[in-house]
Amino acid sequence: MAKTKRVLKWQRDPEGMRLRILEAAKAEFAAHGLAGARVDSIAKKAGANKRMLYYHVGNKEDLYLEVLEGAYEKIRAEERGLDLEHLEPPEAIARLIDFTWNYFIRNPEFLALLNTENLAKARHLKRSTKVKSMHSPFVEMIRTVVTRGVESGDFRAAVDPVQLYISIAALAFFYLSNSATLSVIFGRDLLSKDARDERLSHMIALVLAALTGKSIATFGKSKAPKLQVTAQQAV
Amino acid sequence: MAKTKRVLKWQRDPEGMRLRILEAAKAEFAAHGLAGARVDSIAKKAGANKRMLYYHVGNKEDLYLEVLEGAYEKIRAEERGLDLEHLEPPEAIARLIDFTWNYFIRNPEFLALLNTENLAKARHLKRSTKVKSMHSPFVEMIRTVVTRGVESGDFRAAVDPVQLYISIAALAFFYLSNSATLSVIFGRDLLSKDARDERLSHMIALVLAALTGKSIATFGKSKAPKLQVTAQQAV
DNA sequence: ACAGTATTTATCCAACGGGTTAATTTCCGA
DNA sequence: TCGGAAATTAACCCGTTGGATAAATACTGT
Repeated sequence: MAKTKRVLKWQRDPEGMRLRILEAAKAEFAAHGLAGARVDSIAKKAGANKRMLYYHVGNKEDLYLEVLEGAYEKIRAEERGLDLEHLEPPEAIARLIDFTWNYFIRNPEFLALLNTENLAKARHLKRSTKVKSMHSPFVEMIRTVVTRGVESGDFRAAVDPVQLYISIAALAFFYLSNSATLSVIFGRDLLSKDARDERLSHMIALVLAALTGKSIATFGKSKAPKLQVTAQQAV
Repeated sequence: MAKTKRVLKWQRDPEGMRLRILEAAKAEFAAHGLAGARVDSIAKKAGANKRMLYYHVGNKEDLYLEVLEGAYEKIRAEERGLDLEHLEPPEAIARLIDFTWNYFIRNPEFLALLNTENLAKARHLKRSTKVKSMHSPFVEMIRTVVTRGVESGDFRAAVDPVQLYISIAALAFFYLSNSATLSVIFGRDLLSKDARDERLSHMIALVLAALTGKSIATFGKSKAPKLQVTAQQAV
């Protein structure tokens, strides 16, 4: 019989299985939220049996929390890779905005997971010991950038780094997270390449104009500023 | 028998019932999302029988869509009440920010509903004929304000009103919608009165500084700007 | 009054979905 | 090589949930 009779004999792979489960769970939770996620669906996507989830991770909520923690760990890790210290303050801010924007674009599940967790009033995050200790080193990074900028005269005045951080995240997060409804309302595709470039420019222009006091027009209309942004171009 | 034996004989009240159902549904969907919402729970909250939901509105998704449409209608209605035309451009922008911020604070369910709909990739909104025709009057209002501001010299340069609108919404929306997780991360209550005042000030300062070119510090540190904000105080 | 319709209640049910139990298979060390 | 632990599968359990049916009760026009 030429029948490939299923895969005869499976192989053990606890670590791999665990990873596949978490990956599948991330996609499922991001796509459907906590309540909408289906344990069976996660199992199937992971090429596993439902029982495996419980064996390797725990129940649905444990699984969810682990996914959430992993998501935070990942962005924090990348954040640490950004060294804004040796950049001119305006450039540093532009780079921060650029990073945030592109990270959100590259990791749309992160946005969805955060929304899901906020719908749950951060109930799980509060229980998490891991995440609470991961205070973003960003706040301090930003504080020093702002301080340097004020001292060098690049920035007009000091801003609360937490407010600034939240504002930068907000400008990117809201646009991307709500792009579906906004696209319907405005009747245009906000995720097209052009629209995304325009948005990035706008965000950088807005923040830098506010900080430096230079005209919002100063930060031109150049497309895709990427990493080389200086205070003179951008938005 | 002194026993108040239930309300003997019920009264009909179709409109009232319908409203109570929609109100209860709004709360339920906002609190638990589409998948997490429970039809029975909505019925109980509305002081109704589950059958009534199907009788008066339709199935769960119909109910959800109606709630969503109602939410949009409500904010659009209030938006129309704001007349920015006769204000100085900087004041107009400040007022717009103030309104947006306070509307979101007064209507937290609106934020949750939008997030829920975006999780669903605006699947329902696309089907809605009502909402698609309800363009926000803000965009045109903002366009004229910006134009006036540029002409009067108050603003340094023109900005795309859609980008500006999205940015203003973003600054308020993200902060409030994600306050639960952000509060955990930063270890401080972002919804306290002081924190809220500070945030409003920061938002107005950020946007006006960018538009006017005046220092972000110009827009002081005054608390609770409320409606009287001028370009000289605020944040 | 009273017939017919609109509104509301009281049950029911089939599918779903999270979680569990128990059996089966692979692997590893003695 | 073989016994037991680790990993995986298959099957089942059972409360929940969206939705449906049918009967009861209030209201309306005539």
